[in-house]
Amino acid sequence: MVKTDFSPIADTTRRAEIVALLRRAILTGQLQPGQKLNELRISEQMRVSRAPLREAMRELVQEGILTSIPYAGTFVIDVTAKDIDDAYSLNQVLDEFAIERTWPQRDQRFFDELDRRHEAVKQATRNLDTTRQIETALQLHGLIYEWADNSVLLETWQRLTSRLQMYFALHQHARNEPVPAEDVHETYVHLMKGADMRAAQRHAREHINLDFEQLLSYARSLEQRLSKGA
Amino acid sequence: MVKTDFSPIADTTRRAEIVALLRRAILTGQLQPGQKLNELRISEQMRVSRAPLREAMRELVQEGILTSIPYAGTFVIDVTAKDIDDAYSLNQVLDEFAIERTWPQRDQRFFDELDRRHEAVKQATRNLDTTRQIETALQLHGLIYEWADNSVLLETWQRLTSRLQMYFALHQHARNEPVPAEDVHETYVHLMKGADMRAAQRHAREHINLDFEQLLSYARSLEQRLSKGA
DNA sequence: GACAATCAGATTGTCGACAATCTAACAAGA
DNA sequence: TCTTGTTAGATTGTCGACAATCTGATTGTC
Repeated sequence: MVKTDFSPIADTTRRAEIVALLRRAILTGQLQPGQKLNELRISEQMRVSRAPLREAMRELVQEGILTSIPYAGTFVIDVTAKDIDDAYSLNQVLDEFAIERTWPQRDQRFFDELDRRHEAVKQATRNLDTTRQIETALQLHGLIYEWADNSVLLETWQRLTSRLQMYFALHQHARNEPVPAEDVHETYVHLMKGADMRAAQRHAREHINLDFEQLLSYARSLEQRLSKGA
Repeated sequence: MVKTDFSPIADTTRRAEIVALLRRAILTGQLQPGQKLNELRISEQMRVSRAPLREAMRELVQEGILTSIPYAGTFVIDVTAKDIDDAYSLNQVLDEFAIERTWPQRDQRFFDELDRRHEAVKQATRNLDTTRQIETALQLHGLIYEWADNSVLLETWQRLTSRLQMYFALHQHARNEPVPAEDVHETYVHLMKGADMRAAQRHAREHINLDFEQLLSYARSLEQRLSKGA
């Protein structure tokens, strides 16, 4: 009996491609929070009819990065400081859980993949490609979720990730400067290879903490400016 | 200045109604796991064109209770024992977190709502309406998520709930008999009103445990039977 | 009989056009 | 001036028809 592992073939529907395009545009900040998506304009730009575009948008609405108001339009979600705080605190809990589940399953393949993703982050950092840096950092972090062998947890994390990526992109765009060149993930990778699970959990919590604190203060300052303007 | 709180008006699109209809059909077990949804047939039954139906289905795919294979069809998700186990373990973690967040926010309104929902469960139980009993039990349980004041957490819970409801419905249908008349939620409500948070967390974990264990064993027996038949 | 090629039917994916609804500008009246 | 009614334009929601794809039965060949 032949026993090969084939991955599912690529989705060949326009809808799937549109979803990917739109998601990327949103997560990289090309489409800004609050912005309205004009169906006719976008469908013409993509050379696609509105049907698959609309279906794609429904998916992204459920994915939580778009929001739709009947007969008014579909918009990129707004990012409030509270949203960030909510996502952050939930992320802490999920991280702890993911590490706990992943811990006994770690093997050589896990360590290799950990290194591979870590390398990707370092490369993006060297290239000063902030968008890619965010992407790779989240992928590195996501490894524990893929390894935890819990589909519902993974799904939940991926939903969270979408938003996190959006938040971080927003932040980077605003700062408009390369991110810390020093590698903050070194310790994390080291700990994930080690023997002390509690230490890894603690570090994950504190390490992420830093990033979030920056985000939060930025979001708060944005909101203050907005409320003054209104 | 007049200061009244109006809730958002109801969605008036066919799409939204279709989503509600389909979701209900799936969660109550009218549409069984694995079953294919024929677009033409359903659209004719609902007297609706395929466009809004398809959009509705895309939403439910993202909601996690449908799954779509391009050019093949859209199906109600299959329920495996592993899925149940995954959902269960994640639910434990989320419960603990939700109780922790809700705890300091409890007030009279919270207690009243707790009683109200508890009463709804008891009534459904008296009426031997198993479908409604599942619904109300989940609503009672969901109160801590609504009060935790964390939109991302609430959203996550609601996604989980959909599946849980599906699983429970499946179970009930199979047993085809009224559920335990004795009220298992009495202790839970009592603890949530009390002063010992840890005790409440512990109970939530153990209480849910029971329900899930039943579900799990049922799902496992189902799968065994299936694998024998195949 | 086993196997591959072909074809018809059914189903999903996509399109272009029309209907329903909203928004904003303007006009009319108090 | 402020409010209310009207209307035109733009945008979203829905429809029916066509194109692309899959499935399973049929045929033909070895």
